[in-house]
Amino acid sequence: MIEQLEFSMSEAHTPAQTATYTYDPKAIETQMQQHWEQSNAFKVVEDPSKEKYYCLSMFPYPSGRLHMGHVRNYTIGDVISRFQRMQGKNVMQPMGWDAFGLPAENAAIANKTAPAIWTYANIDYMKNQLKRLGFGYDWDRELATCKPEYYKWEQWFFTKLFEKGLVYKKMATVNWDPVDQCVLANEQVIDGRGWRSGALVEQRELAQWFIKITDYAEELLQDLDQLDEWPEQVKTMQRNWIGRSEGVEITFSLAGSSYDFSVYTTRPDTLYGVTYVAIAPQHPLAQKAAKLDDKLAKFIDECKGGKIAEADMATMEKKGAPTGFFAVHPLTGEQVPIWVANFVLMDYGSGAVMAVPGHDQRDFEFATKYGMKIKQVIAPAAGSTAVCDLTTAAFTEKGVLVNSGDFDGLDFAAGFKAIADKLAKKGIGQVKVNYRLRDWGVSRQRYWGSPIPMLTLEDGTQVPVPEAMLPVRLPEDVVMDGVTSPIKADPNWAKTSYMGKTAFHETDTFDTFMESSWYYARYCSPEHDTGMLDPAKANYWLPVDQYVGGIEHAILHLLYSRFFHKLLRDVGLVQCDEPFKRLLCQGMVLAETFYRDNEGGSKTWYSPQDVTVERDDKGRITQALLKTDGLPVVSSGMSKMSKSKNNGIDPQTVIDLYGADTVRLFMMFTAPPEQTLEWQDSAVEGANRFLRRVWTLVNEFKTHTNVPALDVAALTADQKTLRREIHKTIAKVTDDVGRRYTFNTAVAAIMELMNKLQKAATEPNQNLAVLSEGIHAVVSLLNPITPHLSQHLWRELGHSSELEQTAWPSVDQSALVEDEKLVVVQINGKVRSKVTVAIDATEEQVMALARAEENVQKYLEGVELRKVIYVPGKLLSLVVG
RNA sequence: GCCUGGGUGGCGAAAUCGGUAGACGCAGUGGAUUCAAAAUCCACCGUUGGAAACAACGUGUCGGUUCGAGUCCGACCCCAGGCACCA
Repeated sequence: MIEQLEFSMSEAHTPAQTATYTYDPKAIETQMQQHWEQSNAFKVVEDPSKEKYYCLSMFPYPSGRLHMGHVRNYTIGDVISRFQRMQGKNVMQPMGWDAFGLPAENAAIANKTAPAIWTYANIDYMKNQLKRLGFGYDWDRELATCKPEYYKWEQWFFTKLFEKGLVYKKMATVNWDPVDQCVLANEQVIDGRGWRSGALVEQRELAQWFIKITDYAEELLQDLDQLDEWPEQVKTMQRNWIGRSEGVEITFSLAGSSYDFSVYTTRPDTLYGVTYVAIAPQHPLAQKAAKLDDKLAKFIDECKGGKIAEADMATMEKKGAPTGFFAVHPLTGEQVPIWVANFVLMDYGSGAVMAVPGHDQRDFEFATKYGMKIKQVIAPAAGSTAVCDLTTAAFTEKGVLVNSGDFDGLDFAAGFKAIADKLAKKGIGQVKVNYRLRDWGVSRQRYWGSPIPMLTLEDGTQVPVPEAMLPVRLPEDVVMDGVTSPIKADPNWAKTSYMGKTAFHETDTFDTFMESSWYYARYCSPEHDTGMLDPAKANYWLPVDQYVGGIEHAILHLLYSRFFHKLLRDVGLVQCDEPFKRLLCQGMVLAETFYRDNEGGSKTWYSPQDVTVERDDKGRITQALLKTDGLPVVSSGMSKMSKSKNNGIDPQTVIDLYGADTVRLFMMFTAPPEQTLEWQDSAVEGANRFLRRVWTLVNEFKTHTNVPALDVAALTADQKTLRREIHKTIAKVTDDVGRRYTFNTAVAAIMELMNKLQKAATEPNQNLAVLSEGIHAVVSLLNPITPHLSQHLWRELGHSSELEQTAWPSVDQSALVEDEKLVVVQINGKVRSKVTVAIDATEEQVMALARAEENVQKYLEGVELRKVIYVPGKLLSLVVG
C-alpha cells in the first residue's frame, strides 16, 4: 500500500531530455488537480485498520471571494493533512460553509436580492477558488449551515436542551435603533449611532432565549488542563473569560423596610470599609427610587444611551446619582447611602455592589468624585514595603484588618473566613463560587439564521416544536427591502397549530455561533438523515486531531464549541470530553497602505498594487508614486487587509500570475503560522524563483542516464558531507512540519539543501547517487507545501506511484555521524576564538587547543584564570580577572 | 478600561532547554554572461573604527539575576487580537 522510498534509484529513468522548456505552473497544476479529482484522491471512509487523522480548518463565511487570510489558513491545514497522509494515516480533511450571518442581509438589501441567492452564488465561486489552490478536501462531506438538512438537527438539539432544563428565557439588553426600529449588532453602532440611520442608539430590554453555559463553567475550566496541545495563550484567555472567583454573597437590607437585596464580593475582609452601595440603573430598587425623584429618573434615562459592549462600558465616564435610600450595614448596623451607577451591570451577578473606596480603585475614584466617605480597614502586612495613603489612591493589596471590630489583626484568609462565618451564622451571607462567564444568549432578531424552534401558545405558554414538525424552515425566496426580517414582516409565517390549537413560531433566529459550534462533528456523517450524528462514525473520527483557525476565535467560538461538545456527550452522541485535541491559531495577513488626503479631512486609500515604491541605496522607501498619474502618495505602514483601507490583495490575481504552489510556498515561508504575515510582491517572486530552481535542478539531473546505486561504503569525504546535509535536512523538516509547525524554518532548511545540491559535483558514479538521494528528498519534503510541482517532478524522476501515498523520507542515522565539532571559546562572556575538536575530545584537550589560539593567549596573559565552564562539544567559557 | 500576545539589520525573519545574534529569503551594491535586456550565475551586505587582523557597540526603553540574557525577573513605552449581537 505504502511505497517505500528507494533512494538507490534502481528504477529506470525516462529517456534523457534537454531542459529547453520552462516551469509552467498553470499546466502542471491544472493537470494535477484534474488527476486528483478523477481519482477521488482525498475521499476517505472509516478504516479501523489505519490510524485516523482528522485535520480541520475553520470553515469560511461565504463573503464572495477568498481573501488572503483564508488562503493562509487553508494552506496550513492542507500542509498538515498531506504530511500526515505521507505518514500513512487515514486523513480526513473536510470543508464547508458558515453560511448564515449578517453580511448576507446587507448584501441582499444593497443588491435587491435574497440572502440565499447571494450566499449560494458565493459558495460556488469560492469552492472553485479552493480547488484552484489544490487543497485536498473530501468534497463529499461538504455542508452549508443554511441548509435545512443541517439546521434541522441544531433545532432538534435545542429542544433536547430545553427538555433537560438547560434553556430559559429572560430579559436582556440590546442596541436599539429608534429610527430604523431594529436591533443593531455592536459593530453596527458607530460612535453611539446606528450605521444606516445615524440615530442615537438606545438600550432596550427584550425577552430572549439563553442556554445555561454557566452550568458547565467548572468543567469548561477544569478540562482546559487536558488540552496540553493547545497554545497556553488561548487557555489563559479562556480561564480569565470564565473568571472563577470565590467570595461571599451578602444580604443588605433597605433601611426602614423589610426589603433586602444581595451583593457579591471577593473581599469580605473589607466589609467594615463599606461606605456606600452602588446599583445598576435597571435594578428594581433604582426603578422604585426613580418614581419618587425626577432627577434620578432623568439620570437613569441617560444611562440608556450608548452601546452595550463591555469595552464601551469600561471606558465611559463613571457617573452616579443618589437614590435617597439607605442600606443597613449587615454587621455594624450603620446606614450607608445607595447610589445608582452607570458602570454597574444588571446582567452581572445581582446588579448591586458594595463599595469599599479605601481598598478598591474604582470605588475610590467614584467616592472622591461624589464626596463620599473613605475608610481604611486594611493595613499593610508586617514586613510589607507597601504604603497605604488613602488621600491619593485606594490600597488594594491584601493585608491585615483594622477598624473592623472583633476582626482586627486577622490577615486576608482568616478575615475572609471569620466574616463569612459570622454572616452565615446570622443567615445573611454565604460563601459562593462565582463565574464571570454569563449564560449564552442565542436569540437574534434577524432573518438570515436558523429559526428558533419554540412555539408560543395562545395562553402564553412556550413549548418546543415537536420533532415531527422539524425543521422549522426559513423561507429562502424573500425580498429584503429594509431592516425588518421577512419572517417578522409576514404575519402568516409564524402561525401554526400545536395539538390542535393555534400556536405561533418564534420569529427570532439563532446566533450563528450555534451552527459553528458543532459543524466539526457533522462532517463525520454529513448525509446522516435519521439523527444529528452517526455515533459510530463520530466516535471513529473525533476528536479533531488538528484544528486550524484565526486567533480572533480564541474565546467565543472555541468556548461555545467546547460547551456544545460536552452537551453532545451528555445526550450520548459522542464519547470524548473535548472536541479539538490540538489547536493552531494563525495570525492575520497584512499589506502596505497608501493614501492621499482629500479636502475636508477624509482620505482616499490606494491599492498597493497600483503604487510604485522608490528606494534609496540601502533599500529604504524614499517615495511612493501612484502608477496612474506618477504623483506621490503617503505610505502609512502595514495594516490588516481590509476593504476600508483598500489594501486587500486578491489571491486570484497572484495565482493566475505565479500559480498555486508559489502562493502556498510564500504563505508558509514568510512567517511562522501564529505570527502576522506581511504581504510583499517581491517575496512572492522569490518563492517562485525558488520553485524554478527546483524545477531546473531536476530537469538537469534527468540528463544523466548513468546514475548508479548508492554505495555508502564507497563515499568520499565530500560525498559523506553532502549526504549528512541531506539527512540533517530530512530530520529537521520532519520535526518542523510534524511537531513544531514552524513551516518557515522547514522551507529555509530545504532552500539551504538546494543551494548545496546545486553546487554538488556531477561527475559520474557516487556523486550522482548522492545527488539523486538529495533531489528525491527535496521533492518529497516539498510535497505538502507544493504538491503540484512535487508530484509532477516525481513523475519526471521516473516514478509511476502517487507521491501523496509514498512514505515520507526517513533519516539514515548513520549518515548523521560527525567526527568533528566546532567549540566556541569565550573569555569573560565574549567570543574570542573558535576551535575545531574531535567529537570525543576531553575538556583538557579542548582547553589545550584553546590555549594554542593567539587571540586566547592575548586575553589570558597576566591575569588569573578563575573559572572554566565547559559545555561538551559546544562552548568553553573562561573567567579571568 | 480589562484580558492575551508581540517588538531582533533597509524589509520578512532565524536562534527549539540560558551558550557563536542575524540562518534562509527579499531589497540593495559590485561583477560575469548578453549586441542589448530579461532570466541566470558569482561576490559583498547590522552600526562605528580599521588596509586587514581585530575591537567597540547592537535584539522597544530603564534596571536586575548570571561566567554568559533576544531568551529569566521587575518597571515602563508602543503595536496587535478579544471584550459576549462581525465572523
